[in-house]
Amino acid sequence: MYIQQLIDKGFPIKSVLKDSIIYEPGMKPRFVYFIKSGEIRMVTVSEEGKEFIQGVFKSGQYFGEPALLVNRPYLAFTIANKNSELIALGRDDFFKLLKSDSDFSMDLIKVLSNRLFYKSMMLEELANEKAEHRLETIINYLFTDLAKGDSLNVTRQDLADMTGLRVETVIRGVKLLADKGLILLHKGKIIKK
Amino acid sequence: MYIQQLIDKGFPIKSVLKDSIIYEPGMKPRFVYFIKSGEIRMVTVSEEGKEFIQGVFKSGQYFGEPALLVNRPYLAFTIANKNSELIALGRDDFFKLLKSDSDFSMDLIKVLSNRLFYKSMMLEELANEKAEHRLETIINYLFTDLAKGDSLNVTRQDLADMTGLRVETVIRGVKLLADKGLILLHKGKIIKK
DNA sequence: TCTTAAATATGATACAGATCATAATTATTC
DNA sequence: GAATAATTATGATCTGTATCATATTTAAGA
Repeated sequence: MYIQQLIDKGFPIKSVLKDSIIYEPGMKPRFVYFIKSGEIRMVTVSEEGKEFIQGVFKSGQYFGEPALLVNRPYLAFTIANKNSELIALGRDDFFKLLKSDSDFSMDLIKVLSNRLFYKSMMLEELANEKAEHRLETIINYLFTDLAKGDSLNVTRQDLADMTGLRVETVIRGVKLLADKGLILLHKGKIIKK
Repeated sequence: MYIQQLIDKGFPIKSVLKDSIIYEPGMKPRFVYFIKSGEIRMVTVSEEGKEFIQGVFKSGQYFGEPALLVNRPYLAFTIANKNSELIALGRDDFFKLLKSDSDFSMDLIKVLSNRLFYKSMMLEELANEKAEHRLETIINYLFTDLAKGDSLNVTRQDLADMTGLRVETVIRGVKLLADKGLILLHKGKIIKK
């Protein structure tokens, strides 16, 4: 955890309210954001207003580095899913941290690798697989770290926004997966088998 | 360029023939591959045998690190597009390089960030945008670094495999873009305007 | 230059999933 | 616990692109 170090060094904690936008596509990147508490979603929005969830970041994680590192305008929105506390680290401080702390740069490399893994997996799904397969893949991915009997706390709409499908298609697809015994449903909640 | 350093240090150069497979999905990652010459494509293949191009790597570039770094089996094939020369750097040597050479680790961070950018862009396209829009985006992306009048040397099939479309759809879509004056066509070649 | 292969082109049909409309269930708030 | 909002559910229709079939053009090899 690098957040505590940053707090100790006196970086200010910024509170953001649920649903507020931290940055938008087209903006020039100036900060990397560390999450002290709360949850942030990163989404791109099509011209017709449809959201695609590029990632969700939780307490202890950070976001916004790639744009800063390659010095290109953001392509996504980042929006607070809940009231959250962030520490915004400016470009120079971020590069300083990267250079001075090789553990941090190793951590960043692994974080970026993990995100690449997720995106490669989803690209294959969106490019080649149909609704049911996509849903099975994303649900299994979300199941990692959950125990049997645990339920996912994501809505059908969330799954739609992660898979490029529409809610109705997700609802029907999830039902098919349940019929096939791959998942359990209880009051609409998706439960790990 | 880190390849020369590796050659100087005595790492062996491995020749691979066009169309040969360097690694496959499911294999445990053991090396990072530096390309001395040639070209490698990274593809995932659907159950029905349809390829999706995750990336193309050229001379001077390297591939295979994310799987090694997060220690998960590969999800893609890497296949030589041409006869190529590679240097395979084992896990320990790779981590040693990362730790000892902060320029290299900075380079890796930027490389990973660039790949994330590309994948985020394509995810948005595949999730939300239809054929023509996808084609416009990928073609413009491939146009970067090209001058006006230059032509893309990718086939319609390549574009299909990068966008999750089928050849016929790409052919029709490219024609539409040409009709709208966004690109030029000469003997089927796509030319930057 | 002729031959063969690869890539591009074009039309017809099929189908998965989007879209639209509306209802039923579950969760939240007062 | 009733009222309201959010989420899940279900049917009917529409549509973009896949699929299939076949032809034409361009490139590569002999």
